[in-house]
Amino acid sequence: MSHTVGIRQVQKQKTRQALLDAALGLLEDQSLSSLGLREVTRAVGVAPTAFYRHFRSTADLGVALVEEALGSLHPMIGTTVSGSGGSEDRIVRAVDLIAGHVRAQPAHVRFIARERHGGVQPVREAIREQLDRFAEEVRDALAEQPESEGWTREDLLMLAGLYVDQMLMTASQFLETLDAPAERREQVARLATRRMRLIAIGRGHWLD
Amino acid sequence: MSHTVGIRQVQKQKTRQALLDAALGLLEDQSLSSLGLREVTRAVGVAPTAFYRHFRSTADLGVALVEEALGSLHPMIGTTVSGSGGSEDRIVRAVDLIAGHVRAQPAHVRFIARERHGGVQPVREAIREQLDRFAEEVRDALAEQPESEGWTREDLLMLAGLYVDQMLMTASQFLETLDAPAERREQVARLATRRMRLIAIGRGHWLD
DNA sequence: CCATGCAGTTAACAACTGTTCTCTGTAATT
DNA sequence: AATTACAGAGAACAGTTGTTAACTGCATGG
Repeated sequence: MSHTVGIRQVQKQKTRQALLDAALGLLEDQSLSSLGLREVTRAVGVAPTAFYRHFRSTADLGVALVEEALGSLHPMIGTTVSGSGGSEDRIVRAVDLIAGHVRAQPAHVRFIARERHGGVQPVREAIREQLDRFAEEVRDALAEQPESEGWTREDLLMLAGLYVDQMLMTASQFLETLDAPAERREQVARLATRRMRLIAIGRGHWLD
Repeated sequence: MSHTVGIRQVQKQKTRQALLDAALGLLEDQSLSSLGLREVTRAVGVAPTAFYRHFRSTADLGVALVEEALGSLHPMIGTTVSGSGGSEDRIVRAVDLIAGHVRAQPAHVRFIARERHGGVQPVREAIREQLDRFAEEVRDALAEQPESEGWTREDLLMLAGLYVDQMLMTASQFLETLDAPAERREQVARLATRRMRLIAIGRGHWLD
């Protein structure tokens, strides 16, 4: 059934990935709307016209980057929210997870934070779609917790959205501490933890 | 003491403001890092070189835009947070205030949301400075409320930061409903109100 | 009233952009 | 073995960019 992955297709995917990687690198100190396709091909060492074999435009490439940055993150959501331990444990674990991901994929995180409200509409929409999916997944995970008894589905989605936004905020703050002393990073972690804790407390008394 | 505002200086300020206005308009569907100075001068109807009489670069213009967009907003902070009425009243009033401001100054709001994590470092820093000032002002206003008794100054700043981020989120969401049916806008308002309410509840039980 | 300062203009520069068309080599198909 | 498909190269295009220099006209201060 599966197509034989010929040498040809492999090489094409390799070039495509090189374009994505180069673009991600160039986007560390500029926005997508100022990224030129020649700039990208030059960084890869390939003719400008080769770009068109893979993407219609840089906006198109941006949408592909959204998929790469967020697509593989969905499995982590459920396991984090539904993890064992009390509320406090889960919060600490979530913050650690975010810190780890920012360390592992800083360019991805920067790209998402930057382009979420950026100047390229299709990319903004792709990000919004993914984040909406995240929120729904968080809601479903929350719904299975005993603390969610009596909650409406709508209120749970509200809470989930709050968590998702909070996670992105935290990730963005970690990003700014990447080449700062470790104590600064610890400070961000503590602050994020307390924010999450306050939200969790609000959740606990929502139905009062 | 005050310098006589000669015809000359008035005209200069007028051109400068025209450049700022034109840039703000152009930034509705692109990011600052892709804004060209010729683009701006063309929109104003002035020679490209005239730009240099007012700004060193488009990044410099961006910093000026931050001042214009956020500088005049500080007085509103205190009066909103310290306003009369109960917690619920203040929340509704805050959301209404945000909705009104987004309607009145959509381009300013879009610019701030976009460039907060944008590709131009000096502009990011200018926005962070202003938002940090906002957070401090909110903290000071919160500190004078009876609900804040027993809170550490640090925790109050944490809460203030949460509120500020929440306001920006809300503003950005209102922005997306600008040319949508009124019911969509009402929905965003309700959602934002409930988010704020949950945070307020968390605040109320923080010291438990 | 005259000399200076300076906002804005004009012209030119090298460098860059996205896009088109034509071509080449080679993997894949028949 | 012959043919086709197609990733990438090369060259050329009209148009754009930021920046420099020398200029012009006029409000300003002496």
